Amino acid sequence: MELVHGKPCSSGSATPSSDQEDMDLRRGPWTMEEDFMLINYISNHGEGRWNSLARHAGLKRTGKSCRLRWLNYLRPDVRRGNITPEEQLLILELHSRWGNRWSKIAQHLPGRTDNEIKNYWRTRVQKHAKQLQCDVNSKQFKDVVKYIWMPRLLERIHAGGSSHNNIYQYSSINGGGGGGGGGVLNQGNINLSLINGKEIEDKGSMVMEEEEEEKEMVSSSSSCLWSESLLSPNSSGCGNDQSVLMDFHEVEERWWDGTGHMISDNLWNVGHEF
DNA sequence: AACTTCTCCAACCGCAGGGTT
DNA sequence: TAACCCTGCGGTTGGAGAAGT
Repeated sequence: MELVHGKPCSSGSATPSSDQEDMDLRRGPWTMEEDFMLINYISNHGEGRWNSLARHAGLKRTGKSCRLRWLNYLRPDVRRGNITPEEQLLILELHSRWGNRWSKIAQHLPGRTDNEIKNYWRTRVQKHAKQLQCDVNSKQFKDVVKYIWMPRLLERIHAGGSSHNNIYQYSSINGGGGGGGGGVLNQGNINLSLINGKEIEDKGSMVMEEEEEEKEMVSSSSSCLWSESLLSPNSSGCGNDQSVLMDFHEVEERWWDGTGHMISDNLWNVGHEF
């Protein structure tokens, strides 16, 4: 594969020598040697100004490229593997608050990069929207996310779907139910908080669960889709920026019971603080 | 087996904003 | 204070592998 390119357009480029440097810059996939050089340099000197870092490390890459490679791939704390239900829930929730603020969302998912979250959104979430034949930014789709997808994720988490890893802890913050230790979703307001990052194992079963969930979501959402009576006119759900409480109580009463799709006996009020 | 289509994700691009000279 | 440089962000692209025909 040809990796060395000239810059396609170097508007207002300066000297012939810098043009020559531009011509020598590598683009495209990183090689193991380049990765090693970058890791080695950063482990010895730390991160710094990326352009000079790229030069001093002997990499024929832009500082931008080095930064991206380090942050998205080489950093030791980068988590790889499938997005867990907990992480999906957080992404959906945070996206409903902040929109495409990927880096801001990523700050709340330790080890996950903005790029990864952005890719997740584009591949998974937009796929759902496509299957439902609606725009990902439409109110209809947002309602499906809020009233179907997120409760389903909570249900899965509640059912023990998070046993693949222990990155989240659940605890009552409103005196409801308690349950003592972590890992229990119960009645009342539930605090969903990150406690650490841990490598994901058992990828196979996660994929199967995700596929099942996707099928389930699409079928259930299309079977009871767009019924205005199910959606509260003031169901904005998401509150202020400090603390978001999604009240699924009303939804459960008016939707799940009313359509024979009851998913739980619990009244789920879910919030998380950061 | 060969070809096409789809999906995923790493990497690129342009732009905005902040810092430095 | 204008010009330049660097960083970070969000949008987009293109290649590799998987899935379908």
